[in-house]
Amino acid sequence: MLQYSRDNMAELLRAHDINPTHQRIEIAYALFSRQEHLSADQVMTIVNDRHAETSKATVYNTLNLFLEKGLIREVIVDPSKVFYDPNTGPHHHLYEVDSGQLTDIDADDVRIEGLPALPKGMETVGIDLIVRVKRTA
Amino acid sequence: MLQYSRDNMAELLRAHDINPTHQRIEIAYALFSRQEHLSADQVMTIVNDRHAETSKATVYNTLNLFLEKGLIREVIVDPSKVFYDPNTGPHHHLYEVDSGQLTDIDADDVRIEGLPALPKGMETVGIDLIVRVKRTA
DNA sequence: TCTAGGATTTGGACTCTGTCTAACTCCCGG
DNA sequence: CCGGGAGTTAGACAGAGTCCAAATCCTAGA
Ligand SMILES: [Mn+2]
Ligand SMILES: [Mn+2]
Ligand SMILES: [Zn+2]
Ligand SMILES: [Zn+2]
Repeated sequence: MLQYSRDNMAELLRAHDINPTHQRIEIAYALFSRQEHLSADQVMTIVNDRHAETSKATVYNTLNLFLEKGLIREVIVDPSKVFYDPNTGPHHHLYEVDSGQLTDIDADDVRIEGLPALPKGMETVGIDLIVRVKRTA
Repeated sequence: MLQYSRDNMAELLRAHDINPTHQRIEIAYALFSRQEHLSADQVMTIVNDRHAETSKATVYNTLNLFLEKGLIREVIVDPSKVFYDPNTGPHHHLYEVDSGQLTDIDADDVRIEGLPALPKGMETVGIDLIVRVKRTA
């Protein structure tokens, strides 16, 4: 997908079994066209920037729907809010604690070894690696 | 430290430049005697179990003070609440997403390789590795 | 022992993220 | 041109965490 348009957002949604509505397309477009990690609040602001038309409830409903359907991923690094990530491929995160800036780290280059065997009857849902950094004093 | 008592909590606090008050000792004792990952709310419940004497404000003040002074660590795995960890040594976490159960993974056995160089002027604050698991379907 | 003053604690108001609900709107198939 | 299910909405609500000004505690002098 070379460029993100509202039209291919609709296709993307259908491909994930999501009925593409106006609001859902706008929210998907906000995330995918920027390829950034956004909080619900930021999504809300972006989507309602020109003309308010999407409610808080719909933003949350939609983000949770996207999560369920595997269209996006959530990143939990900040105790005060969740970030939503349009990149669902395996990757890790660099978190700048002061600014809140969140950057992807490609998983191809990173090797994690020596993890203990999982407890019986458990399966891995995901492995999150977060490198927390700050500006040097 | 073979066994945790309120007395050696006072020493521990002093060693971290924290004036040991009754409330601070109780809160430290809750965390260190159990060696568990506790939420602020759980700390509050434990500390006030027999006889209510510590306010919510003090629980949060104290946990944040302990964090600042490096006595404890926070673990961010659940979007709805922070866990406080008396183990400040390098280690990772196994998180059981359904129950909320949080377990330590010794860092000695785990190798993380191939992380990219940090951006200029940045230094690492910490590396968090979280293995999210769930009960097999 | 008494006391002033800084440190600590406190209740409760407040903020913020996120959820819930019941009513409303939209849209499509017949 | 309906009827009805899917989607959206405003606003109430819940829970974690912060803030504040007042009350309390504790200790270093006198
Ligand atoms: Mn629009
Ligand atoms: Mn007590
Ligand atoms: Zn990412
Ligand atoms: Zn731990």
